[in-house]
Amino acid sequence: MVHYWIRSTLPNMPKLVANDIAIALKKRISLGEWLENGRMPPERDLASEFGVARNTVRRAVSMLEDDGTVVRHVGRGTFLTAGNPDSMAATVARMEGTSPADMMEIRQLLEPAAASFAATNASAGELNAVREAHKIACASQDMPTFEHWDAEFHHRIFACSRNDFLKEIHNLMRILRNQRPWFEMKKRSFSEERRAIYCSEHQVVLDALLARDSEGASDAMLTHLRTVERNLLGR
Amino acid sequence: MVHYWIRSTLPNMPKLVANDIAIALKKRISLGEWLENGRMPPERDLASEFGVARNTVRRAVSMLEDDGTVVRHVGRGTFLTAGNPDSMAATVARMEGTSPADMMEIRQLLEPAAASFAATNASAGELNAVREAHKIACASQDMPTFEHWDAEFHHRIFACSRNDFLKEIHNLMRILRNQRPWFEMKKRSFSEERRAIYCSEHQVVLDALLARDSEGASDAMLTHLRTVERNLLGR
DNA sequence: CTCCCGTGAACCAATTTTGAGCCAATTTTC
DNA sequence: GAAAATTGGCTCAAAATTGGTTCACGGGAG
Repeated sequence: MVHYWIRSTLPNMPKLVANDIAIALKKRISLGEWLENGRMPPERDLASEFGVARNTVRRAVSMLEDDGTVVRHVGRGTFLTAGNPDSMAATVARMEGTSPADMMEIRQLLEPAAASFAATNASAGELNAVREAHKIACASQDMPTFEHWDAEFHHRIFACSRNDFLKEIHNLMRILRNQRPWFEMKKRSFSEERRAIYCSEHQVVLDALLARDSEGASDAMLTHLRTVERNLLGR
Repeated sequence: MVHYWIRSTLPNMPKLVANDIAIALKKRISLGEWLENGRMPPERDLASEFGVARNTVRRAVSMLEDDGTVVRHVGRGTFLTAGNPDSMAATVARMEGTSPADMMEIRQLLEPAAASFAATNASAGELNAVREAHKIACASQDMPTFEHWDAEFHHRIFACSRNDFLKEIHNLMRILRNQRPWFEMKKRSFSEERRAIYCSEHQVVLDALLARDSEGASDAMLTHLRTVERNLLGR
């Protein structure tokens, strides 16, 4: 009890759980710490530095190991894999720094194509799911709910594309867009008026999909994304 | 409803009830609070922060749970559903199962665009690097060396595109293509004759880049990728 | 009066954290 | 080369954290 009270009132020494430590470590790695020899401090040192038990640090480091950020050797230590720029982990880490402008460019490349695929490949049930997401997004009142169903609308179109890789790329983009800087940006650019515009543009996309008009779907999606880009980047 | 309105506007009684707390929490979530690790404070903390009983907070959080804003785990805590911090790794893991057909489809979407960007954006030095890779690939005798410089040729074109995200997506594709099943497939489809064809097709792409002909570069790249697809998938 | 809601408290169950100890692989020291 | 120190791998029980549940009480609304 007392312990807990201290925790929540002393901002300097917030107790970190394994997950938080993993995040902190990732951050420090991406900031270039321990890059000179690629070796992290021993677990026992990290434990005392973070003020937690070694077991807790072990769990945190295990998370880094799981996503390939790090490899461990008994008796030698824990080493960054990020030194190898071709590694999956390093690639993903670099992706987290994607600028909104770059991403919007790629979205304008991929999403019209996805919509086009969807128009020809989607099953009736899949299209229904798209329509459902559209309906909820239009009906939603607060910004987080709208955001969620807006994203879902786009995602379900990708799900219709019958290309799993494309679907996963979109997943990646969605995750990136849910992170800090993007979130701020979306929040700033949101307005009731814009929500209404997005809804009507989604409607055009949906109509084209239902009409199996692949070119129309592609065009409508591109139009929509240009609107989004204008709103987001203020161009 | 009248009930709550009166209570929350009487100056002497600024107490919040469950509904109001739910709204307040939603607002704070939408403002990006707790986004870094996706975890909300314990109910006991929120209770003392809002100055209400835990039961009341529980009811408020239950409302968030009902609209899917949040999920709860005994012993772990309450988590936002919006920010999926660890699903990045899962997404990449799923990508490892990408089929050659799916990937070729996406390559035909992205690479012509990259070539087009490169034709307009590349610096002379970058184009030189592309030419260098092309030269080494053409001169190489064994299949692994050719594979490497072939991949490097494509990668350097992406590097010219001035879109870091696009570059990283290609990196991802390259890593995937270097894994087991792909390697077998490439080995099977390789032949001296095909190597020569690839070289001449690369030459056309390179010429278009050097001529700053973005449409020509895009077309040449698409032609090349169709050849690759035919060879790889036997269509 | 009855019903609903908030309060405060206690207890339960799932999970995490702790702290300690020992082992095995590797490096460092002598 | 042998001994000592370092470091990750592993186990275990106790304590702490946290959501889940119930109960008794009180006040205001219908």
